[in-house]
Amino acid sequence: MTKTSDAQIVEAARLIIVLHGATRLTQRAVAAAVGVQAPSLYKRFADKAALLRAVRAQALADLGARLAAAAQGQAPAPAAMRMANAFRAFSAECPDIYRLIFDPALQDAGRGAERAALAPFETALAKIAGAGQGASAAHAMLAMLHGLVRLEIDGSAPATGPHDEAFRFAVYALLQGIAQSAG
Amino acid sequence: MTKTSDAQIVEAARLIIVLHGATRLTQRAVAAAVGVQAPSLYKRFADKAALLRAVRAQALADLGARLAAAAQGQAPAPAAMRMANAFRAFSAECPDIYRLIFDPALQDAGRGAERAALAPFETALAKIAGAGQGASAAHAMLAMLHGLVRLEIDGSAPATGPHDEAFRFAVYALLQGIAQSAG
DNA sequence: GTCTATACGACGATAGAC
DNA sequence: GTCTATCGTCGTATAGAC
Repeated sequence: MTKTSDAQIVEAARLIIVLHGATRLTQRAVAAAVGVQAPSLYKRFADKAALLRAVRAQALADLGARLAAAAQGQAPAPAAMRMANAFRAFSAECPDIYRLIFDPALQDAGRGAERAALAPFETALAKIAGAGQGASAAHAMLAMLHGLVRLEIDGSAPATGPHDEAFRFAVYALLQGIAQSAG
Repeated sequence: MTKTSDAQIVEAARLIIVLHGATRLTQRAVAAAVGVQAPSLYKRFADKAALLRAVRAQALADLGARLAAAAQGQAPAPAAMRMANAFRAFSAECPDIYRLIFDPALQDAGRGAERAALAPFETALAKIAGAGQGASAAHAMLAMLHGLVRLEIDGSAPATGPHDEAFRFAVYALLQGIAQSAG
C-alpha cells in the first residue's frame, strides 16, 4: 500500500545531492523523485534535517568502508598514505556529500558512527606515533586531510600550484613530524 | 537624503552574524538594523551574496592584520606558532565570521585579498621550509589550521581529548616535518 | 496508516510610485 | 534613495480523503 520507503527516500536525496548539488535538495524535489507529495515525507522523517542525517549516516559508513579497504593488509605508513588518498578521492567524487558528513548542523549526539568510520585511521596512526600519542596523531591527520580537501573542493586555497603535489607534500610532512615526535 | 550607508549596512550585517549567528542574517534583519526597508538594500548591494562578500572582505583584512601582528618581529618558527594561535583565536571568537571567509559561494575571482591576508604566513613558512618549498609548506600549514579549527568549531571531531593539546601537537608535528623536508 | 490538498509564515528578490 | 506591494520558493503544519 505504501508508495515509497525510507530507504528509497534517502537514496533519492543522495542522488539529488550528487547529481544536482546540495542547493537543489528540497523536500519537494525529493518527494517528486519518489512519486509522492512533499508533506508525505514528514510521516517518515521528522523534518529535513532528519532526512539529511540519514543520508549522512550512509555516507559516513561508505567513507569508513573505503578507508578500511585502503588500509587493508598494509603496514602503518603506507596504510596512512593510502587512506589519505582514498579520503581525498571521496571528497573529489562527491564534494557535497563530503560537506554533509562534516555539516555542523547534522552532528549526532553519540559520535559512535564517526568513531567507527575513522577507526582504521586511529589504528594506523597509533602505530606510527607510539601508544601515548595515537589519538593526537589521528586527530592531527584527520584535521590535515579535512583542511586540505576543504580548501580544494571549496576553491578557497590561494591556489598557486597543482593540488596533487601540495597534498602529497602536506601529508608526508605531517607523517614525518608525527614519526619524529614518537622517538 | 540617505538614511544609511554601505559601511553601516556591512557593519550591521557583521554584528548580526557575530551576535545572533549566520542563520539569523536576513535581508530584512539587516534592513531593520539600519532603519530602512529590505528592498532598499538592493540599491547598494546587488544581492545578499554581494553584501556578504563585503563583510567577508573586511573579515579577511582583520584576520590578515592579526596574523601580521602575531608574527611581528619574531623568528620564523615562533612566528608560525604565534600565527597559528592567532588563527585559532580568531575562529573561536567568531566562528560564523570564520566560516564566511572560507564560504565557497563567496569566493572572489581575483584571490588578491586572500593572498595578502596570508602573506605573513607564506613568509615565515618559506624560511622554515627552504626556498623551493615555501608555497607548499604555507599551503600545508594553512590546511592544517583550517582543518583543526573547522573540526573544533563545527564540533565534528571525534573529540576525545582537549582541543588545546591536540592543536599544539598537530601544529608542532607539521612544523617538525616541514623543517625536516627542508634538509 | 498513507498520502493529498491546502495553506501559513519567512525568505530573497523585483516593479513602480514618490 | 526609499517606500509599498507583490512574486515565487522554501520548510512545514493541518485537515481530510482513501
